[in-house]
Parts: sequence; C-alpha cells; structure tokens
Amino acid sequence: MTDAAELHPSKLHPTNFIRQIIEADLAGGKHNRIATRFPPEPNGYLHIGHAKSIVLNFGLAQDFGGTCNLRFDDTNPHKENLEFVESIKADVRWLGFDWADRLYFASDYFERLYGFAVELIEKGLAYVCELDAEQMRAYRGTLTEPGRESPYRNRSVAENLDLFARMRAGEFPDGSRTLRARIDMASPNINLRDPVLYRIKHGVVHHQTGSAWCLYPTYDYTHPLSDALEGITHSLCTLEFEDHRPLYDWCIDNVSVPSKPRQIEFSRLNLEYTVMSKRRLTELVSESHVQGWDDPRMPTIAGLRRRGYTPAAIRAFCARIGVTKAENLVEMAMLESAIRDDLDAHAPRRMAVLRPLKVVLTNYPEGEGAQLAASNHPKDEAMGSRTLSFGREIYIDRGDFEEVPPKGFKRLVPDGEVRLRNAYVIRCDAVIKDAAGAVVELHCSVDLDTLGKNPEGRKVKGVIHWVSAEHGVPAEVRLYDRLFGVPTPGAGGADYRDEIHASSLQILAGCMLESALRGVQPGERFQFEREGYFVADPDSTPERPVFNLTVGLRDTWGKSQK
RNA sequence: UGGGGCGUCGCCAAGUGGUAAGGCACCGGGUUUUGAUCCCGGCAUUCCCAGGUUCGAAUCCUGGCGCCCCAGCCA
Repeated sequence: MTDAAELHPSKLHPTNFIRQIIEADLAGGKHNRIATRFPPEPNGYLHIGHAKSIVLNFGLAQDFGGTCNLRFDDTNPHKENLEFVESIKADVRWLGFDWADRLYFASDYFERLYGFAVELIEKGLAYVCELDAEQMRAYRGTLTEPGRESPYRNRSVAENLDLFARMRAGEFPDGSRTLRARIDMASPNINLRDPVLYRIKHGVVHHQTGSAWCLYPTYDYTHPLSDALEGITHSLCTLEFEDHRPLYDWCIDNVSVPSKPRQIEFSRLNLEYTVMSKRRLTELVSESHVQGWDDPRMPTIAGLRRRGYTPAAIRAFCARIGVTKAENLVEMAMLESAIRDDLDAHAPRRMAVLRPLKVVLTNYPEGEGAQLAASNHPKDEAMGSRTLSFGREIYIDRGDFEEVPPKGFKRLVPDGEVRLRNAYVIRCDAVIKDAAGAVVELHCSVDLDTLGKNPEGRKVKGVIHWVSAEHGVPAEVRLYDRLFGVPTPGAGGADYRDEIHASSLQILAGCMLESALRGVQPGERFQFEREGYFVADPDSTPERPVFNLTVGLRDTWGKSQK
C-alpha cells in the first residue's frame, strides 16, 4: 500500500542538500523541470562510487520528473575504448536506470566546441601558446606565488585564428602548441592561470571520431559547454572539482551557449577495505592481482554483480549513505547489510554442505530412501517448496561436529542429539577415525518419530543442515573475503598492493549440494541455510555448479567464539 | 605558508535560533526445525575548541584547532 505521502519526491529518497537546492529552484521558478547527467569517462569499469553518482543523478531526474542523460566524457582518446563504453552502458542499465534516447558523447560536440573556441579567440579570451609542458609549469607559479604571463599571450586575434586553424589542420606536432584561456596568471586559484583548452594528439584513433581530429579539448573546457548544450540544469560532480567551478562558469559565460547549468559538488564514496581510484582498479586488473574487472572481490559494478549483489541492494546502499560534502569512509558492514536485507527477503533457501563429513544412519534400512518436503522460504509461502532426498548415508559439515565441544556448542557431539534441518533428529553413536586420528565418518541413529515434531521427553537444541550422499550434487564453492587487509589501503605511504589480503579467495572443491541445485543457471541466488547467500557463477556447468559467496549470514555464535 | 572545502554517537547522516531524527555497528531480552530472519529495549545533557550575541545556539558572530583538495597539454 502506498499513500500519497510516500509518493512525494522527498519520500522516494532521503533528502540531501542537492535535493533542497533543486526544490528551491523549482519552487522559486528558476527552473520548471530539471535535467541532470551522468558523465563517465570510458577509461575503466564503473565502481560502487559511480553507483552513488548514478543513483543520485538518475534518482533526482526520476523523483522530480526530469531527465538524466548518459554522456561519455571522451576527450582523451589515449585512455578510452569501446569495451569501456559498452560495459558502462550495461552497468547503468543493470542498476535499473534508463537514459532513453539521451545517449551522448562529448565528442558529438567537437565541431561546435571548436566554434566556441574561435569565438573565444575573437573576443581576445583565448590564445595559441607555444610553451611546452615544462615551461608552462614554470610559468604557472606555485600555490603561494603568482604565475607569469606567457610570451605568446598577447598575439593578435588574426594570428591566433590562423594558428588555431593550422593546429586543427595538423601542421604542428604534439605538445608544440596549445590553445589557452586568457584569464589571470596571478589568480590565487591555479585553475584560472590561463588553463589549456586544446591540446594536439596525433595518431590516436578515437573510438567515436576515428582520425577526424588531431586536436582534443580538455575536460575543463568540454564539460561546462557540453552541459550547457544539453540544457543540463544541475551538474553534479565530486569535491575535487570545486576549485574548477569558476572556470566552469567562465566558459559558459564567455561563449554563446543556450543555457546556464549550475555545478554542485558532493563528496565521493570511500569504502573500507577496498580501493576506488580508477588508476588502482586498472592496476589490479592489468597486474593480475585479481582475475578481471568482474572479479567478485572488486568494488566494480561488474564485480559486485558476479559476487551476487542485486541492483536493489546497491540502490538501497546508496540511499543509506546519503549525499553530503563531508569526507567519509563507509564501513563494509553498511554494504553487507543492504545485500542481506534484499536476499533475506528474496533468496530461496537451499542446503549445501561446504566441508563434508559422512554420516551413516545405522538404523536406517539399506537401499531405502524418502522424499521430504522443505519450504523455500520460512516466511514467504508464495515461494513454494521443494523435496529433499533422504537416505541412509548423508553428509553434514565438519564444523557441525565436535568431539570436544566448546562451551555453548549446540551442534553434534558424541552421544549427543541434533536436528537435521527439515528432517529427523539423529544421535551420534560412534566416531570413526583414520590411522592418524582424524575423524572420517560418524555412525548415528535416526529417530524416525521426529519428522515435523519434537521428540518426546527431551529437548534438542541444535539444528544442522545436511545433504543426501546418494543424491547430492558435487560442486565448487568460492569463498570471498575483503580484498585488502587494512581499512585504507595505501594510507601512510604504503603500497596498496602490499596490503592485498592473502586469503581473499578460498576455493572449496569438494562441496555437496542438495539435488534441487542441479542445473542451476549462472546468476541464480540462494541462501545456503546457516551459511550465507550464494550466487551461481558463470563458470558453472550442468554437471558441476560453481557458487560464489555473496555474503555470510550474521554469525553471533562464530563471533563470540573468537 | 595562496586559494577552495569540511568538522553532529565507533561508521554514515538528519538538523537551517526553540531545547540532538534515522540507518549501520554494538549490548541486553523474546520468538524460532537457519546460533539467520523477526520483535522489544539500551546506546550523544551534547554537536572540533574557546569566547560572544540571545529568554533560548549544533544552528548567528569572533578567534582558534584539525582534516581534505589544487601547481596534468588526466578526468
């Protein structure tokens, strides 16, 4: 049931300072509809930090009845490619957002951007500079000292026009000329000390424009004008661009664009025990510290997807962390609780024995079996049920039996009883060991009068999961842990690579799954009861499923044992 | 030490001069054929610090302190 109050925009997502600005702009008549945009550079895969921006931008458009464009900020062909373009589109879509027919590339505007540059030159607001990179740095000054004006700063408009045209025509080599804004070399804001607007890049094939250009506009110039061309009302970006805002406004104010967007900055997401910078994520992949952009340990959208995260959980997480300008470091528990919430409600239950220990039910007739009904969800009848094959030989998890149990242990012990989940109560009569003294098998007796009811005259506290030895499905299960061993990898001068968690991946090859799991499709998610949430990996085959641990169940017992 | 920001519970975060929301985590207790879920209860006399204004300040003023970002022809 939804009432009107719940449908009010402010109820769809928690409020934040950006929503308040938008509400005021709408209420005050500054805008009558809003337009946002998500502007990734296609030089890597999207990560959870991008999700924050995506949920913000598309969420705002949704809630206020506006639009959100997907625009690739493709001004640096050296680092960009089509694989990244496609992965980004797929990830945004997977997260549940739709840009309809508003897919744009900054490169769509190259010709117009060039025209605007000519306009700046004609106004005496831009000039062709021949300082090389090193000289330009020297002329720029420092944080505390003003810069010096370039010797090329006062060329005539005609000369600048001619030179700029020849830059485009390919007459000059890389690095020999730039087009610079003519602003203020003494500005305390370094971004205003005649920033570069265009640079020369020969011989790169741009994924959208091919070899049409050897001149590429910079982000600082391209971004505001692209926003203005698209009629973006609120251009949201992260804090490090705050210093660039005067330049953002300068570009828009000095060129004939159709609208005046407003840039608003918010703080980026930092998550404990992982890294989020594009550079580091790229290195993790290229240096093979992980198996790819979609490695389930990666904080990428592709990685989280393969790990079993749902779009809804990621959206919920983004709603919970909020949007502010404060530096933050979010605990992993926050993300984990979001996926547990979703999966607890929606994942069907199954039984899987990760570390099998054989149990022979000595009083159960040989060659016989039974089909037991088990519901797929304890609280959701609509999810139905499946049948479990029961027999004389079963597997239980090694961790559910202890010869010398710690205080408070509720599972199976010698001469003790335990409930087999969805089945009977059994008693451990004998412990079979090998020559080395390791437990290899248990002989138990089953109380057939305990199906769906408690035994008479005694209480059985423990419940453990199990799988029929005859009908179980052998499988591989991959247990994932945080990728890094420290909350803030690379902090304090350390090389983040040295802080990779050694056992972030543990492969369990000899697992046994209940038969209902035979033939699962990659991407199917389940709760393996008493263990956690798992998703079938694309590496699965019909004969041998492979499951990834998404997140474990909350484990107050395990926690108290440490 | 130039410029731009930020500072509310362990973490995230509401709060916009009227007497500190919520979530995560944590700690109790209850239910339970998942040591899960769920339910109930607890968890900031105090908002970086110090002054000031005010009947009243996390919110306003002043002065400190701390942290982050900026000197790419990256974004």
